[in-house]
Amino acid sequence: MDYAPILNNIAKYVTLTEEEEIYFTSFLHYKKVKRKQYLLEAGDVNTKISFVTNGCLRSYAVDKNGGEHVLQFAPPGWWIVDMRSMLTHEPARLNIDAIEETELFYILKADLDALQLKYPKFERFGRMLAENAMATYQHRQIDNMILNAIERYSNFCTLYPSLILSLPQKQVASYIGVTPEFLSKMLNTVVIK
Amino acid sequence: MDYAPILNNIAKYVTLTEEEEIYFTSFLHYKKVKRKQYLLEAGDVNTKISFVTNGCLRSYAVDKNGGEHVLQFAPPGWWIVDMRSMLTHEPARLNIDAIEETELFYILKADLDALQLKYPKFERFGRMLAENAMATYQHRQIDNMILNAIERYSNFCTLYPSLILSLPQKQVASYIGVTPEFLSKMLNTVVIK
DNA sequence: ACTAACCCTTAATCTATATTAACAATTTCC
DNA sequence: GGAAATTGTTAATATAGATTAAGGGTTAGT
Repeated sequence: MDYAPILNNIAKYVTLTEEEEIYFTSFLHYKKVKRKQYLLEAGDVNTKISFVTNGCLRSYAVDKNGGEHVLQFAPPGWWIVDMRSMLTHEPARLNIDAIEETELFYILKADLDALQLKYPKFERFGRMLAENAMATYQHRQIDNMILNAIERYSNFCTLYPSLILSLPQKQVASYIGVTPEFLSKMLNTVVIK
Repeated sequence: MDYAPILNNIAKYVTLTEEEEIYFTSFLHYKKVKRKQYLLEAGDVNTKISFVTNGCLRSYAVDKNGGEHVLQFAPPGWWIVDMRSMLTHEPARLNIDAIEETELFYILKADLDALQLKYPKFERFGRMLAENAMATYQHRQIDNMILNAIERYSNFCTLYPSLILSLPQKQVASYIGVTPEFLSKMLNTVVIK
């Protein structure tokens, strides 16, 4: 099994000893999910955190009319989780599924807890990962408060340059918070044809 | 100086030894800010994280027309920071000011770094604090994606029960993302008069 | 290679919320 | 205690983006 992608991700934050690497990888589960297959369904408890090595996942919530609203895409190198559900064991509000065939590693919350108690370096890693995620969500919220749809689209292109080409436009629309019809209109009006 | 409020907050997550408590409190700075006085101005680098013991702070961003949009209120027991600015030393996008006369403790990021290297228990505390904040922002984002203005107002009342009474309505409107005029209309239409 | 499912576009109509303006009520602070 | 600033209300008008509907194009799985 090739653990390099996930170990490289961790190496951005902390430097593991060989012992720590071995212990950590012993907790990793490898999984392959097919297009449209669920990794988490709203209502279930989120018991693991996943790291994508290939393909792409998405997390989304469903409104009372059944409309899907994408919270996050996870292309290779991204982590994905319903954090509140994992922390409190409440039912998840998020669904996580695969946009295309996807490979990932996951680690169970219970194993992660053990890992962090044994090696404080994983507390440090977890702190940094959560701090970065918090900073990202803070600024996403600011963007949503002060930017219009065109500006949010432009932000999206900067954040996920690889996805803009491969993703159906309706998924992008869902992420930036407009209907597919409105995004289509925007893209065919703003640019000089 | 009465450190009880901030020590009680930390005790929710980790149990400090007397040595750790003394070391930690030696890094704390006490500050009193008057109504409308800034703790952080957008454009400056956020170098500290603050914990409110009395009064109330708010963080907000300003749009291109000069409109203010509240990201967070911090009544007693809450932490407040522009996390990205603190992590990367980029200029802050958030302003933080006092809604009323407010007392707080702050700790400099540089001191916090030293503290966490010396005592892993503060890594653990920092991880849990950041994970909770991330969970909160994830669910705030979900709320904003799937709820309408009335439902967001109702959420606000649950989240900040003490503030609904003391805060000017226009601040509430700014937090939930509507104009003061619209909130006024909502409140005088929805309820049977 | 075929078929069903999915995706994109256009256009007409609709709606939640914004904007502007004017005035009354309340709060702050000198 | 009173002037100045801030806050809340109402109503008319405006707008960003939603909804609905329909046709044509593209993709995926058999």
